[in-house]
This record gives sequence, C-alpha cells and structure tokens, in this order.
Amino acid sequence: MLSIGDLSRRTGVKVPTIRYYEQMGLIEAAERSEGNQRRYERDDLERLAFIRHARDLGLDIPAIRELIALSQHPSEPCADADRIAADHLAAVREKIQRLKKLEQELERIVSHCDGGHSIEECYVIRALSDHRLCEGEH
Amino acid sequence: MLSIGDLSRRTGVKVPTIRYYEQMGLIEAAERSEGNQRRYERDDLERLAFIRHARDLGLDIPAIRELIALSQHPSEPCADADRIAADHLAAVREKIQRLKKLEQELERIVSHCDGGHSIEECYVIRALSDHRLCEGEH
DNA sequence: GATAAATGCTCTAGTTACTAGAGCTTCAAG
DNA sequence: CTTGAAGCTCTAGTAACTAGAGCATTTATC
Repeated sequence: MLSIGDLSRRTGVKVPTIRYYEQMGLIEAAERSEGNQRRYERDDLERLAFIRHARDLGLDIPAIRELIALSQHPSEPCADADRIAADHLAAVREKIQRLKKLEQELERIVSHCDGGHSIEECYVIRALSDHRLCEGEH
Repeated sequence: MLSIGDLSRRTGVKVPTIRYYEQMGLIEAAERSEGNQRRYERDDLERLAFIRHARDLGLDIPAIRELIALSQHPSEPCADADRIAADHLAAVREKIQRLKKLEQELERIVSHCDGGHSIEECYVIRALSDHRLCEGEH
C-alpha cells in the first residue's frame, strides 16, 4: 500500500498532478485509509507510469484516455492505438517545421543587429514594424 | 478613422483580440465615437501590425510590451531589443531540439506497429507501458 | 426619416494541464 | 503523547485568447 507521496516519488508525477489525473478520470479513484487518505497498489503505479510516459511524449489527456481504454481490450486489433501515435507523430513533425521557419526568420533578424546602435536604426524593431522585410511567410 | 472591424480586416487580428490587446496595454485605449465605439487611426494600424508580426514570430506579450516601450525611445541603444530577439531565438531552438527527440522516439514506436495485430501485442501500448523500451531519455 | 442588418459594446466564463495557497486533518516517529 | 510531515478539499491563477449573452449603435436601403 502506497501513499500518494510514495506514488509520486516512484513515478516522478507530483502529488497535486496525481489528484488532477484522478479528477480527469485517467486513474481510478483510489481506495482510502480510515482517515480518508488515498492508498495505492502496484497496478496504480503502472498505470501512472504509463500516463507519465505518454505525457512526456507529448500526448494530450484525451489521447491518453483513449489509449488506456484501448489497453483494456487486449484482444481487439490495435489499429486505433497505432493511429493515435501516428497522428501525434505527424503533429510533432508539423510543429517542428513551423518552428524551423521561425528559427530562420529570427536568425535573419538577429544577425542584422549587433546591439551596438540606436533603436531608431535597429533591425529587430524595423523588421517587426515592416513585414516586407521578411523572407518567408509566417 | 477606422472602426475596430476595419482595423481587424486590415491587420488580420480578430476583433476580440484587439480589445484584449487594449486591455493588456499593448495598444492605447482608442478614442471613442459619440456612441462609445472605438475609432482608430493610421498609428494604431502600424502598432497593431507590429504586434501581430511579433506574435506570429512567437514572442509573448511581456516581450512585445518591452519592445514597444523600447521603440518609443528611438535614440537609446538597441542592445535590449537585440537581447529579446536573441533570447527568443534560443528558446525556439531549444524547443526544436526537444521536439526532434520526441519525433525520433515516436517514429521508432510507430514503426514497430503496423496496426495489424492485437492490443495485447501492440508495440505502441507496450512501449508506453515500459519506459525501458525507449532509446533516448525524454 | 424609418427600419433592419451588421457591427459594436461590456461582462462572464471556458480553453489546457497543471500549480499555488489557504485552512484544516491525519499519520508516523520519537 | 506530542510534533512535524504529509494529506485532505476547495478556490483561484497561469497564457493568450475565444465564445456567448444581452444590449446599443451605425449604416444601408427604402
């Protein structure tokens, strides 16, 4: 039997976050001690580690909820689980592409400015004021 | 004299967002018509375009506030403006690095699964359940 | 000049995934 | 048996908007 603090230490998920996940329905409401404190078992530890891992990979709560539901039907085909992961991968790739464009634009703006002159002539400010100074679209 | 809708159309910033920026102090409270509607001029158009552009580049509101304040002292040195942009560039680069790690891990997980078997054997679910199946740290 | 549609106003609340804090209770160690 | 750590619930705050209610004004048409 683990207290919420034990569970927290073992999974790296903060105590209030565990309670939040319970509220969101990602983990079942734990049994309680006589004094109304949450008590957990090995199963909960595994479930929470699963959630933690999925969150670290950037999956959002609805996606995790769905994966948990799927994992409770071991004999069903796994196409849905695969799709969730693949969709997320696509989203991550898109985000990277968008950020790379930003990186380029910022790089260009920053490289025109060495911080050694006045605001009036500052390329950073000028570039922000005038979109025409940009190369790509964003 | 432009209405808030005119301003919105010309800058691509939605009407409620313009009001929000006013509330946040990014643009000055506009003059009002007799019937209490906001009326804007060319200056406001430029200011809002500046904000829009900075937001598109991913700068947050405190940073934009600071840039606006700086831009109002044209003869000061521009080191601060340069620093804001450079810091943001660094943050963007970090985010890209983090996402690339995620991309790799997800790629690996997804590539092990073709959606054609059962949840029980599904690599997506197994990988999430067991962090030891991962290659990098995340 | 009347009327109706479009636009504008303010205010409140919702979004995501937590985090912080208040005020109180329970647990574990000595 | 005391005391300090840990736990409990509940509310509110974060970032940058977005949605909607309920009402007022403006503009175009007749």
